[in-house]
Amino acid sequence: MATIYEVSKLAGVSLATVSRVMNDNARVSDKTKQKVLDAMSTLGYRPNATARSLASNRSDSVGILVSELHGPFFGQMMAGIESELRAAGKHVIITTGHSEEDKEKDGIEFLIGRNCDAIIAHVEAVSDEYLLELNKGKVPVYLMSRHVDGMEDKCISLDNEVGGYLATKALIDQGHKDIAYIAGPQFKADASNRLLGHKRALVEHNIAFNESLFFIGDFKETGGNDGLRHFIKQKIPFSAVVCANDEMASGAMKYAREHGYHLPDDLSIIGFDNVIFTNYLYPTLTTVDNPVNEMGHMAAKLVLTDVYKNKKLHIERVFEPTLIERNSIARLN
Amino acid sequence: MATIYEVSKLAGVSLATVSRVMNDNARVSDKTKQKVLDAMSTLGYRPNATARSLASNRSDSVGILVSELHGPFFGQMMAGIESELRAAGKHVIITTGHSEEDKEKDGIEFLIGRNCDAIIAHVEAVSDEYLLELNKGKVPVYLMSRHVDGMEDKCISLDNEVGGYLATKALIDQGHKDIAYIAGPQFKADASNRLLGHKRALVEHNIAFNESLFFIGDFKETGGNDGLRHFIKQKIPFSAVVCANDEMASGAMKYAREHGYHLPDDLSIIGFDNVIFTNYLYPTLTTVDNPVNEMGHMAAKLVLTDVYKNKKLHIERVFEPTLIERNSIARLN
DNA sequence: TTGTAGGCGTTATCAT
DNA sequence: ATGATAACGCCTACAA
Repeated sequence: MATIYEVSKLAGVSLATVSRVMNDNARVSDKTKQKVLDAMSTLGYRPNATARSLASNRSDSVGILVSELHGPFFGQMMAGIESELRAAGKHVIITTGHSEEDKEKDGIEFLIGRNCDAIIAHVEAVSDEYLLELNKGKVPVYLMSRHVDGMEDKCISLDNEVGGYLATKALIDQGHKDIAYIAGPQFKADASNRLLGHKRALVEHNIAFNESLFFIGDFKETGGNDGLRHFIKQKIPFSAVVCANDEMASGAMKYAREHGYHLPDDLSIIGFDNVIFTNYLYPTLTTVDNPVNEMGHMAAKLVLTDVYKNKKLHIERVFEPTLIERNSIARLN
Repeated sequence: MATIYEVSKLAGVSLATVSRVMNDNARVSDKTKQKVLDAMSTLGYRPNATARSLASNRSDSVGILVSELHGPFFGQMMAGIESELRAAGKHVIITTGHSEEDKEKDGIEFLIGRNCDAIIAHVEAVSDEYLLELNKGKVPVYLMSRHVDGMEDKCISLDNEVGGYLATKALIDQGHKDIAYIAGPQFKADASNRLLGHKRALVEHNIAFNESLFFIGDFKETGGNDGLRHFIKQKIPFSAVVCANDEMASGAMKYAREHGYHLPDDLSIIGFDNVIFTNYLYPTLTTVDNPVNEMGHMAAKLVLTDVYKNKKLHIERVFEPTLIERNSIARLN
């Protein structure tokens, strides 16, 4: 690997001059500039990002921390962030937290150690205090899908409460009253806020919350299975179930069909997130849109303006979920 | 951020000694070691990965290049690689190539510049020659889902030809003879090999390949739509269609159902990849398993033994696809 | 076992 | 406009 030193020798200039042309931040005469560029290309010179980063304390790359690398949710999120950043010439370094406190911290420290100019994190296990402390450090940390008081200017979030409300309301509007609810892990703010919205919709329509028709799942397909099995065992009638995310909804649909339910006539189901496969399900799943991809773009725009001082882009920090009506809800009369 | 220098001062030892305890590669007396560790923790010292990497020319992290960050295929692949590597204390730096030659090269150079100890790449647009040239460089490059002559020891691949054969054979075994085929972009080796397998199955069973029942799609849902629309327009009877991947299969299923076909009775469909959502489809999709997750694990094991000299792990370089029978194929008689 | 000192490839501050 | 020359934070012979 050719170094800046060899380039300077070949071009007959100093190290400093070579550095100047690669960064074109200082005036260099066209003639010497050309000499340097020529030398670079004949040597096939590639700047060493590590050395650069060490010397300049920048890296032109932002760290991303997600819970998992697979799954439609994080896929869309990462893709949104990456495409926005890449268009601006920045790179992305991705790592995972697996929703475990230790691993999330480890991941963040890895990214800091990697000299990222900023970090965009989707963390679920770590405490608000930790994040506030982190926020005092020198590398700015932005939060996806999470709102933390005291760093609201660094949070991009979805109004999950409204989302939960919309989901349940969609069912109520179709005449449903006996509504089961499969929640997500309650330590996750997303999950607990969605539940809050659900309860508000119930209250507003004078429907009592029934503990027997409440189940906490794991945000995965199995959670939907387990939840529905549980409800059926209760032998209490219910005509609809809202699932706190689409994975669980699909699990519930599958379980229902395997147990003789005709969908949506025998059972209405609504999901949350509007993940890609909701379109593939049969019947197609009515759900609440969670614009993760857009939110990813927005997070990227935020670091672009805050950290990289790009000319002001339009920033929007909290997103409103919307109802996506498809075919998994039946009208009750 | 505390540096190694401050730690050495506080502990009353030299820089070298501090370095030794962090790497524990040289003998240090227990007493001084403890002093250093204490100093580290009271200072909250975190080694600077960039400086480390520059000095040692290692980084304890491997670069991953995938075409896209979203989508079940790459999600599984990244997850497989990451979990295996992480268990071994290595980190992962992910970037994308978007199936475009320039971006793939850019991504690889980024990873090299980042001083990755190795690179695991899923590249589609770049030429074999480029890869062979790259392979002479100092950072080892491993290829996912691609076989390149001359660097077979660095390739983890699936026998796509066999997979294509299995898919078509599954249909033939159920009595189908008029079989349409929706292929993937033929510049992708995966796609062209699957087609080869399809043709072999046809030949073996004395079925002529019919150009009118052949369509090249984009490996996305739209490809399935477009393909099926095309076939129907031909007004040639066909009882089954094999799709070169699951996304296209789902598109085809959807289009078929929207146009009055009852699945699988009116039309049998088989996919490829056994991506997660095939389970969610209705009817559930019969497909060919592409063990990307396992292959990711294997690629990671490969770099673990080759690059990090872990004790020999069992390595398997080419994977055999298997048929996953579900409910999207009807028996014809 | 421990310390000294040069080096990794760039950037950036002074001079000139 | 260009050139010396310290940093940047750590590793690693080589010495002691």
